[in-house]
Order: sequence, then structure tokens, then C-alpha cells
Amino acid sequence: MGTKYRGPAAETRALNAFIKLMRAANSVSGALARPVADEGGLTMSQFGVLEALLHLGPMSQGQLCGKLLLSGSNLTTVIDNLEKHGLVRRERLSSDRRVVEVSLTDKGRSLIARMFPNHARRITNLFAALTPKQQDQLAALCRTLGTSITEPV
Amino acid sequence: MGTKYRGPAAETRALNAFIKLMRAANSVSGALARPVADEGGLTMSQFGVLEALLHLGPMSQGQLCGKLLLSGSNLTTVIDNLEKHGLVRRERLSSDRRVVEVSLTDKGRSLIARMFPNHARRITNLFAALTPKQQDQLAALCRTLGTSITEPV
DNA sequence: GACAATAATTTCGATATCGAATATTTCTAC
DNA sequence: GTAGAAATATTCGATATCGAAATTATTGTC
Repeated sequence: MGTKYRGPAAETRALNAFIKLMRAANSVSGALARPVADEGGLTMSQFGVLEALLHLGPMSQGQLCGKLLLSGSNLTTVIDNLEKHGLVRRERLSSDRRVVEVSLTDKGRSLIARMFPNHARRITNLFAALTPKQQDQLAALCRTLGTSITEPV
Repeated sequence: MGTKYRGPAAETRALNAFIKLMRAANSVSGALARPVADEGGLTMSQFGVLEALLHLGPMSQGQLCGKLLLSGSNLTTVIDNLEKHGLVRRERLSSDRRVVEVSLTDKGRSLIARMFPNHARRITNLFAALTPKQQDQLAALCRTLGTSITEPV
């Protein structure tokens, strides 16, 4: 799939969709990053880790990589910083000592539990620029696009 | 705008659209970053700067900030690195010496001119997961969402 | 024409992000 | 049961990214 010639019109269309997608994602994440930093002193990646731990429970770093689409080395850094601030805890699993399980501390749990509702409300407000139907359409299109990407292009 | 209560259903829907949008953007940019690094040793930000200069001509850093949605301090770093590799040139404008105009060197021009067609083809291939109509829909939805974001949430 | 306000860029310090190389531990063949 | 392969996480070096503060240049006011 994906090697046949599609012509300049197809290219123009795809490039336009691409730039719009990137700008929207950029705008949304920018708008969310500021209050997350102000309210809790967190970056979006740190917030993402805490949120995953809150909603899904303790997890290995490998599992977190999958949830958050980050590289392993990146996650090590993010968790280092969360640990430094006393928000998460690392523990080697005794059943498999290769694995480090990450879990929330009380401080981390109360922080993310306090922040998440505001975050969700802000997302809801941002997406209110689209009708409910449009939001579902956007989600479906992004899902199709995202899941189609597995191999190098 | 944006403060009235919308209920948990609206929240679920918006959160779903949000996560799909982020993952799609993440997947697309990840898929494109690899070949750009392999073919030309460039990061996506460096590529973005060169592309803007190729298609729009020499520009001040402030103008580049607007085009690329990056902070000024970030752009300084990116251009430092491009300059280090001899791909762009900085020149103080004599008409207004606060402004630094950035332009492509011959080396930078030939690199980006060589790389861009492949990049465009890869984007076209990625977006071929969507029909032309769907690509336009996605672009329109992202545009609506993106342009609605101006103020803090 | 000096002085304050404004504008463009840079510097600084912190964190994110990647890929490659490196442990460390576990699993698999034999 | 031991050697090699696979899995998990970390380290390392480079670049990106932001916001705040500092720097340099211009403009507007009196």
C-alpha cells in the first residue's frame, strides 16, 4: 500500500490536512499546558503519567510507554522528575526484577485527583467549538489515520 | 463563552476526541520525523524552518515564529543549529537593526529542495488512509478547532 | 535631544524527547 | 544447567521547548 502515484491534487489536499492537524494539536496542547503548569507545576508529560496511574493503577514503565506513546528513555526522565518531586514511587518487582513498577504516592494521588476535573473541563470547553457530532467525526477520522500508521512511510 | 455546565456525556466525548487528535498528530509526526532525520539529518523543527524559507523567502525570526507556532527562544536555538550546519544565514537588517533576517544558504536550499518532494509524498501516503473527502473534513474540523483557540481556557 | 515605552532577539535554567549503547535480569535451546 | 537471545530499564549526547529575565535597537513624547 501507498506507493502508487496520486498526483499533485492529492498532495495538496493531504498537505493541507496535515498542517491543519498539526496546528490544531499544537494549539490544543498549548492551551492546556499553561493551566497545568500554573495549578500543579506539572508538564503535560508528567500530567499524563499521573493521570494514567490514577485511572489505570500502578504500572511498569514499559506499559506507560505504550499508553503515552513515549520512548523508554524519555519516560525514565519524566519519572525521575516526578520521583524527585515525591509524586510517584518506583519499585522493582520481586517476581521479575527487570521490571520497575511505578505507583502514585499520596501526594501524587491527591494532586492529580484535584487537577484532573479542571483539565477535563478545559478540554470540554475547547472542544465546544465543535458540535457533538463534529467531535465524534474528528475522533473517528483521527482514529483511522492514527491506527493506519504502523510501519515506516 | 465556554463556562456553562455541559455534563459528563459532553466531557466523555470531548476527552475522546482530544486523545484521538493527540495520538493521530503524534503518530503522523513520528512517522515523518524518522525519514527526515535519515535523509538529511534534520529535526522536524529544522525542516519546518527550511521549508518556510524555501516557499516564502527570507524572513525575520519573528515572522518564522508566527508561521511555525514556536516561541522566540526556541526559534533562536533551532536557527543556531541550522546556522552551525551551514544551512541558513543570519543578517541584521540595516533598516531596523533589531530584526534578524534569516535566509537559506546554497547548501540549505539544495538540501530542502531535494528533501521536500519526498516529504510531501510521505504525507500523501499517510493520509491516503482517508478518502479525499475525509481529508477535507478533517482539515475543516481541525481548522475550526484550532482557530477557536486564542485565549487561555 | 533625553527618556520612557515598545519591539526583536538572546540568554538562562528547567524539562522533554529521541536513538544508540549499556546494564541487568529472564527465558530458551540445547 | 549453561550459553545465547530477548526483555526491561538506564545512561549518554544531542536537540527541542518553554517562560522569564536581560539585551539591544527603535520610536514617541516632552
